[in-house]
Amino acid sequence: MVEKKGAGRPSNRDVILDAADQLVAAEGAGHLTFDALSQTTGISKGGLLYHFKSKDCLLQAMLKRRVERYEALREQYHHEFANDPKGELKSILLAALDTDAECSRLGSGMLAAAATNPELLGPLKEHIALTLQRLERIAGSKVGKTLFYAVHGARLFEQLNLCDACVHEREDFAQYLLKLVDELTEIESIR
Amino acid sequence: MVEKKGAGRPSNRDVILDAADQLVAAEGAGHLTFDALSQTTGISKGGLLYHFKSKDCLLQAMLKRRVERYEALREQYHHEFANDPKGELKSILLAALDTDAECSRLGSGMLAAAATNPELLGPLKEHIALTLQRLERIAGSKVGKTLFYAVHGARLFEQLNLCDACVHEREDFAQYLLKLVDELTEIESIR
DNA sequence: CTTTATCAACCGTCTGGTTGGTATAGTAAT
DNA sequence: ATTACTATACCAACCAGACGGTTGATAAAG
Repeated sequence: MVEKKGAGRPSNRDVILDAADQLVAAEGAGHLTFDALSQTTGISKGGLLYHFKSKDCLLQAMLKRRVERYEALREQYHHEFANDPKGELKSILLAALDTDAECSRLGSGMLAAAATNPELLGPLKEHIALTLQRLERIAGSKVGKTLFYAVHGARLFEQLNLCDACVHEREDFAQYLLKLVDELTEIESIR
Repeated sequence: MVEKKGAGRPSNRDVILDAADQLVAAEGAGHLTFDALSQTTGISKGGLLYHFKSKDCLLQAMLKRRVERYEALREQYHHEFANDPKGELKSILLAALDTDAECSRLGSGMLAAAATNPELLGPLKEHIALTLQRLERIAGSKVGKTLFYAVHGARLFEQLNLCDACVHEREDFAQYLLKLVDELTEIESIR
């Protein structure tokens, strides 16, 4: 009864989730199995199932962790852009574009869930719906959405390994997006 | 030795491919199996394996068909925009955005391949690399890419069922993109 | 009598999940 | 301090079903 939900020590739980993300990124969502996970982590299948009592639970945990990390990043950026009138939009875009040390494994859970049990994407879908609503409020109805999709399109292409070289262009892309935000919202407000 | 590669009659091959696309869209890439396909098509597993001698072959065929359809659409749009200086860019975007009667199942093969054998994405990756090169040539280096990613981001989100309501907004989105193309390339050329 | 298209039956492997057990560490009463 | 109990964190062995793929047969068409 020590931990209930709070961020505990570097438990094996996180080790497993990391390995799961890596596995999906390296071999595709279809190869995320307890057996494979057992091999790469060194933890037996029984051990894995102690932490996540079913595969759905594992996928949910992957998904949840990513959304939480995204939200943390977004808020961080939001503070950095505190005095920018378009700061909210910018923080949404940059957080989505951002990576966590490695290059863009932000969607492993998403792809794995989509492959094995699309219903698990429900919460993520809600989160996205809220983001889209927010985008409509804070930017021209189309500008925000379009840039949002652009960022996620780039991220997904990179994760699916459909393009390379995105990595070192990432910073450039981010700068370009920030410029675009200013220019486009300007145009839209004139009309 | 009748057919080698040409488009034959409405063979069961296409029926199977349609069913495969549908299955992935409905249940996720992980549920694309010969057994499931056998049930939905009414063709026995042996029958399926006659047309596609392995699962990799099936995935390759799905992928290939989609790329071909995309290319056909793109060329069609290209003719429509013959007198538009930005016609090439516009045709690339609209073709990617377009649907084939149903709503955006353009990426079933892609997702299924990514899930089960990412190496199969090689040809698609090349195709995308070429498109990105072309985009750099015909538009401002960043404008084209950004809008390309935006279109594919929207498409993928819709396919993964991460947003709805995209469908009836599709035409709006297309119109907006065309406007954006003109505006953005204008801005970029001024600078 | 060969080619095309199809099927039912089968096989070995993989997969998610269950079961029953072990080792460790903390708690608390004796 | 010893004993007894409990919770955590694992593991090996097993299971039933699903999976990709093989085989041998069949039936129609040219």
